[in-house]
Amino acid sequence: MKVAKVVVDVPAAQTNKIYDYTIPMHLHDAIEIGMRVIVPFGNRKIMGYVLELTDTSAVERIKDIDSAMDMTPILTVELLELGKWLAEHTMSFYISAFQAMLPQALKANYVKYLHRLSEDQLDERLEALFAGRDYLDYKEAVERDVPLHRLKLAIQAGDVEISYQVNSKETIKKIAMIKLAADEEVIDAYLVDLGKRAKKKREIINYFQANNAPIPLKDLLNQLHTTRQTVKALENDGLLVTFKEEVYRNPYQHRKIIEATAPLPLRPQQSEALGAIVNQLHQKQAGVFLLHGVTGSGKTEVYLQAIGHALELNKEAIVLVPEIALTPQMVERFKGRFGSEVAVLHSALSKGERFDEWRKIQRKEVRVVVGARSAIFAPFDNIGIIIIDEEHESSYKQEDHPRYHVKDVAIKRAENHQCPIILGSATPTMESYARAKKGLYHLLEMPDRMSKNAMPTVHLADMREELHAGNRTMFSRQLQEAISDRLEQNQQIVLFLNRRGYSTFVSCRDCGHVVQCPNCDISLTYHRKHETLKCHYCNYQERMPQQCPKCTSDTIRYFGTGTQKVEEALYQTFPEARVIRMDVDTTRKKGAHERLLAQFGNKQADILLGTQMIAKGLDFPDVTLVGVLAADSLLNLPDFRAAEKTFQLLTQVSGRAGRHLLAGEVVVQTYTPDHYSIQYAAEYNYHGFFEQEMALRRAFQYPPYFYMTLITVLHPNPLKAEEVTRMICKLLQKHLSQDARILGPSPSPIERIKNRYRYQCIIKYKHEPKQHTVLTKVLNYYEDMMRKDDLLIQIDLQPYQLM
DNA sequence: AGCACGCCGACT
DNA sequence: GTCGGCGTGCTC
Repeated sequence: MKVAKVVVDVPAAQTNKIYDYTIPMHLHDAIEIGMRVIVPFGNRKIMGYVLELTDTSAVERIKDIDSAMDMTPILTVELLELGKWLAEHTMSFYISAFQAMLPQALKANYVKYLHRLSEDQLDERLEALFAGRDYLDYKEAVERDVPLHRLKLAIQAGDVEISYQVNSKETIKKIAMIKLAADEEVIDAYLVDLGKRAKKKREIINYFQANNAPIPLKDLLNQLHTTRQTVKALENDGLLVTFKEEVYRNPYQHRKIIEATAPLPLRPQQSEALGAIVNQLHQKQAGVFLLHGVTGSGKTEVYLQAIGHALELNKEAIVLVPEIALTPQMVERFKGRFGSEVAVLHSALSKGERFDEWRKIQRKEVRVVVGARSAIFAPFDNIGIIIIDEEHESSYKQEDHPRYHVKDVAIKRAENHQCPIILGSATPTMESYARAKKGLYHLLEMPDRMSKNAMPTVHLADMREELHAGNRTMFSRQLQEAISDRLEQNQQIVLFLNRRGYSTFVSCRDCGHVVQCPNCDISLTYHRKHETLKCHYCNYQERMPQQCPKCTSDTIRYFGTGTQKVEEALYQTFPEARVIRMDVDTTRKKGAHERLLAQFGNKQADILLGTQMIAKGLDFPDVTLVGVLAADSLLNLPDFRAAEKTFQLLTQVSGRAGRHLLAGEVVVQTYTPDHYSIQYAAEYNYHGFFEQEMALRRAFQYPPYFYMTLITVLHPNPLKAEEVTRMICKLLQKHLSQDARILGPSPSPIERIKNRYRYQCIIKYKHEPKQHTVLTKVLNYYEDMMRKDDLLIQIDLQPYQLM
């Protein structure tokens, strides 16, 4: 007996286990570990992953596997183990972990059909439904409100059957190719017989005589300015034959050819860093390097050369880049160095493109992958190096199931492959730098910029003073002067506005009423395009009111705002300036991001105004002024990392100015110029900031001195949510050690989302080996209530945001 | 998650 | 009787 151990595609606590299925004879050779299979489950059919093959099972009423969905395994043994570890580590379901490791295109798609089995007269409603067809989509029956009991009777009578179909969403793109189908003699004979007027046919044959190789049909038609008809005629005469060929979708095909680059000469601090990494690489040992290099110190070149060494050893490399920094500029650097050895995985690709890039990795056609978070799961089997660029970025933490931090996964994979990891940043997290100082990570420092220019001077503009001086605009006098100056000199400017805490809410100027979402405790944001108000959390929307819903005053306006309003203000103050705005609205369309940056690069604009997305990796030689419009917008968030995030952002943004020949200047507008994060950022003093922030973290018992766990309890009834949270706190108090600090129950920063009230409990601890077991028990205890009573308990081990 | 099964109240 | 709504338990 051949048995497969299968994890089924049902993300629920009750089904989060391994199921046994027998493998029928005809599938013995077809099914391997790591493949997707279709299995019967209850009375339906679903997808599952094969984890193991054995020859015995303790299960009595075991069923047969229905079929295989793959020809070759899509998960390696290492990745299967990693998935199990990930699920256990993050307290998620196995299936969620495996799904997170694969491209969307490989997810199963379920269709339910009604199949008519007999010609006997059915119930009239059913007869009307089938309308002469044998098969139809079950959805249609539901939509047409066919009485379900009648359907049931028909099924019991054997007249109708419900059938289930499992499809994979992946599609392999194929194009039509054409090639010669006859030999020389036949062709010559054909040409002799060909009429004088058949000019095009002759041309086509001549083409193939000159290049006897298959060519995409489309290209042939373009090149010879002919039509499908002519080709078809030759095909009918047996001269040519068309066939389908598999191709990769190429998201970069319309772009200029990327120039190949050779390794650049390194400066001493770069060689030293590289030397340490390469040494480790040769020793074939796992180990974490923290590469602390100021912006413009040449970290990327170190990455590139380290990868070069890994490839020489015949190994593979994974490079992780925050989604937002995965710009064409960045991708180009890797493609320039490693050419067709590179696959790129990021969310701007379509599902099909992502799948194709993934397939290149799976088929061993590339050895380098550059991508966002999920690229850590690249199906390589001989990894030589893993690089995490901008390691402090919060996008490396996945905020829904499985809630993992990519660093933890990277460290696990590095152990599996015995290879080094490089964490690179100008502003490492407190956690990483503290570990490096303790000697747990190898610390590599690159304190100098490559260009001769010093870091740009930072001026702090105190917005309180501006207000006192009667300046009520968004631009301080200092910034206004600087902008005018650059416009005159024909140099470029980057203006940065942090969107968070600065959104476009609508309020009444008379009574101050702010329009809120009816389902969530959050203000609605204004969308000019459709004149609507929208909720970011639950997608609720309503029309922009003409009058205040509270006091009926008609002075209701959208307020604050992000980039749109700044753009208007810019045009008022500097009518001659050409502005490019980059935010979610202007970059929604595919390729828009790239196009806008190219325009700015070609000096088609003077000012680039944008949100987070322009803070990273931009490198334009003529940018000599960077303005930060609201430096403290992050500081006021309820988050113990607020100071750290502010420091990181300011440092990052400042790094965009004066990168080449021209010197740069930064103007930071703030209401709290004395705050240490802003002060240290203005001085580029990472170490000073680190010391002060660490002292605070220690005093308030935050990471890295303490670990944290965030438990969020959601329920439609606020009393119930609070009660359950209180109970959980009590349980934790009882079962964890004396040293664990348990905070709560307290309402979450956003108290209600999608009509569910949210309460939280935070555990701060140094060492709690029992925590995992206790939390599992808590989840088990509430399992019933979660199923039956709309209760939700979310557990985030080491949360990045306390929301 | 779906799906069946069973109990219950409402309706023609 | 007949129909549909919900609570409950199960899926190799």
